[in-house]
Amino acid sequence: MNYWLMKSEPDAFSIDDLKNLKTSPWDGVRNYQARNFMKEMKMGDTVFFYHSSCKVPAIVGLASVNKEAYPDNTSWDETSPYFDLKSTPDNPRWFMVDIEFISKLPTPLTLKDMKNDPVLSGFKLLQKGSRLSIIPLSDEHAQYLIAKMT
DNA sequence: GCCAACGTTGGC
DNA sequence: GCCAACGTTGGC
Repeated sequence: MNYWLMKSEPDAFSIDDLKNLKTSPWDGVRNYQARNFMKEMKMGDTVFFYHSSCKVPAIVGLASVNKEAYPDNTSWDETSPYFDLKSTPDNPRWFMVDIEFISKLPTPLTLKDMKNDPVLSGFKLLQKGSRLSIIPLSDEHAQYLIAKMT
């Protein structure tokens, strides 16, 4: 079982949106590193849902992977903002997973707090200039964060 | 809104 | 295959 952090801008898709939908495809990833991480995801992996580009960047909830990587059909939809000419149903370039809502944190774990926590040193999210939208967590970091949530 | 960091593109 | 130019991300 692996642990992942996935970033979303709350204006586009928030933890409340996921809560309402119960489960949702994670489409629109157009970065090779992030795509490759999604291909590594397994059923039941835990996802830390992170709000980025907002007032208080923070981990705001938990989700789990409930469908493993499959082609992202928005990539060949000409009307989609995620359209990519080089991706086709026969030769898909981009993939997505489905995730399922687990919980919304009563108190988000803010980026600021995490940056000040020595236990989390080495966590890629906290490195300066880290822009990757999907980031793996070590077991140690993941379990530490989960413990902090309760 | 600024800008540093990073990824991608394309000319050579 | 190098690298400059450009676009995007995301914290501040």
